[in-house]
Amino acid sequence: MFKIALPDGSVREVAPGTTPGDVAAAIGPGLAKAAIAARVNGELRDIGRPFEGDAQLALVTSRDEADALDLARHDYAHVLAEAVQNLFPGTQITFGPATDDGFYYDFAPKDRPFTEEDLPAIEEEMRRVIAKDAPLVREVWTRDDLIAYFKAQGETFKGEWAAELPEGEELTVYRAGDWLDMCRGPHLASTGKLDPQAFKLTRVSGAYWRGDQKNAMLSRIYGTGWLNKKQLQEHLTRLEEAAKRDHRKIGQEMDLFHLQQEAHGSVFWHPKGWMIWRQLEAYMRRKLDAAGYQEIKTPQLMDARLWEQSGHWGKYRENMFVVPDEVPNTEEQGPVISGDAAWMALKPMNCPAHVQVFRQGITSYRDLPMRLAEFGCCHRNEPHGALHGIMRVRQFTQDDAHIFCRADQLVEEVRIFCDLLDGIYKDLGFENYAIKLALRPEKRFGSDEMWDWAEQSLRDAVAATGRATPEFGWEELEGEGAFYAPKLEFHLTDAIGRTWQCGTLQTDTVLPERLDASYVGEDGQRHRPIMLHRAILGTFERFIGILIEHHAGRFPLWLAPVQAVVATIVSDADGYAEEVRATLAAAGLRVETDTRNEKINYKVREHSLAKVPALLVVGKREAEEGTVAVRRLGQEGQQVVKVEDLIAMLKDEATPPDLR
RNA sequence: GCCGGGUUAGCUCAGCUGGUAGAGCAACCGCCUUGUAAGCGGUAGGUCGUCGGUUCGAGUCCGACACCCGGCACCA
Repeated sequence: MFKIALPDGSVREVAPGTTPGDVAAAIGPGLAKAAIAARVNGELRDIGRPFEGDAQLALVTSRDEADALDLARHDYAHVLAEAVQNLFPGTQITFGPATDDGFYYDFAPKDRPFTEEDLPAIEEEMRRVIAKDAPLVREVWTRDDLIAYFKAQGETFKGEWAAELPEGEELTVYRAGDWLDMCRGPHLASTGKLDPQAFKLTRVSGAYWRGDQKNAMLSRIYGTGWLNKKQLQEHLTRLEEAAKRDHRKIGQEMDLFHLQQEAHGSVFWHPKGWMIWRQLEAYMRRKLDAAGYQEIKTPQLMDARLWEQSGHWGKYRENMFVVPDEVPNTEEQGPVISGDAAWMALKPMNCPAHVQVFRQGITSYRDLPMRLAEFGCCHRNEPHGALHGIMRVRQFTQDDAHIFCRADQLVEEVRIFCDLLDGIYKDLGFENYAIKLALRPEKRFGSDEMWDWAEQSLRDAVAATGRATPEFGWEELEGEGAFYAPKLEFHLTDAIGRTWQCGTLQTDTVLPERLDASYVGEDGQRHRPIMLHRAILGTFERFIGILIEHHAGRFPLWLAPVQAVVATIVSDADGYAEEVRATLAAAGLRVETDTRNEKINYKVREHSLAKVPALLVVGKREAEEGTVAVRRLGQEGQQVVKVEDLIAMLKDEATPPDLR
């Protein structure tokens, strides 16, 4: 007999062969019906998998939402795979996990990849599979049997995978009627436990076998899956809301910027978008000045020899724009470049240039830490498929800085940086962010000892700020560091819960060495400084994109490109509208007038859609009384106030947070 | 870069199986002088992404290329 301990503290004795489902049934019919899986000694398991000894048992019901969703999504993935093989015989199955909002399955198609047009038919077939309500039965197979089975089925991908699993490992398959897949499980008791109305196939895409570019391209089908129809619909609504925030859509609607074919991957900023940039840059400049940074500006184009020395030529050249350092002959067919041309490159990073500034003259230990900042414009030749609106571009401007310091100053510099970043994120409306440590990548410079030291120093420095905690999402990411240094990553959370990596801080001893940066120490000897690469926004392009999506275009007043529009009701008020505009402009507000021959309804609608924070309506009455009728974006009513009171009302909000 | 889908007026989109383009909004002109989310009428606007091919004839079919979108890989 096994002793099964329940969460209420009671213990039941059961015979070998008993399952969690049997225990649920013994407790009561209600629980038996509700239980969909079990946690046995903490491990999520099938409801029908017999106990193997004494155990702690907690039955899982749909009220345990995280577990229930995970199980359902994993089941949907299996149902998807079965449906696809029913409809498209010869399609090979590979791998299909649950995701944050659903599931996907990667297939090796027989003759053509799937397209979105295939999805409705596959959804229908999935509903048929669910309706069959086949029990999902767990079976333990030997590795050799599995390999033989997949070989017989023509499933070469699954076969390859099984063959690579350690010999002797206990492998499980899940069988649903005639169909089976190698899978760790666990699963729901049968396909019929899924709600046929709670999933939707959303898109198709390519995906490399095992995530490696060198491998075959598989055809992936994505779906979203939930416990019931209501949840599905809520999710679809959330997706629609997120789509409305898309910075590309809002950027066009608000006339902030555009992109075009002839400069793909580079942004054309319009007056309104550039105003946001200017406000953000001015704010950052004040923060950096106050934090002891010195701003510099360094060249865009530098000789290849410098990039060779820095190591970028070797490790980063595929991402660099390279130009010949000569005036090419221009023939009809185009420029001709001589064979022995020297090469220059547009900078993909600012660090080598900053080292050049550091190297000028002799630097004393008394000058450290030296914090050199630049709103540095960089170019990177990104893979074309990676470009995305203004979030991922080929020309961008970083809020970059390099701190040259001694090893004993490192912890303090990290602390100062974390505090600076913390304040800036909060000023910009981001209350929550996570910190991660990206560890050494395979492609790197420097000795293992150097990496050991650099990684540990960042670990210790963050711990010293008290932020290496679960509240800050602290974790270490293997292999994700830069080629010259490990990096701290700061991921902020936006208004709809998405996270974005923006800030970074890297501890680098490689570049000072390669570019021969040194300072004179107290001992009169030359020493290598440590170089901290750091950014807070990351890039202006991407950060403004994030701001647009975070605020859904409704910028806080201090960032809004147009802070108020004075809209007239009758043309008799045109002169007064201009007076109001001039008064507000003199008070430092960004205001436009709208004296077009249109009804006030029309103007209200148009400026509301344009997300103007304050609409100031003036008619005959206001002109006579020296007032405006203020309508704030997102609010229904309006408030009639004197112009000077309006200035007082808006002044604080219109002031950047660091100047309030 | 890879897989799939796109590219038609300033914007959003229609155009079936080939017979040389259409709507709404915006723009412009006029009427209306207007009170808080679209007042009414009229006018103009496109070598249908680029190049090539098939055809008597291509927005429509085929090919190449460019860019965009969704993913993959890469990444700030």
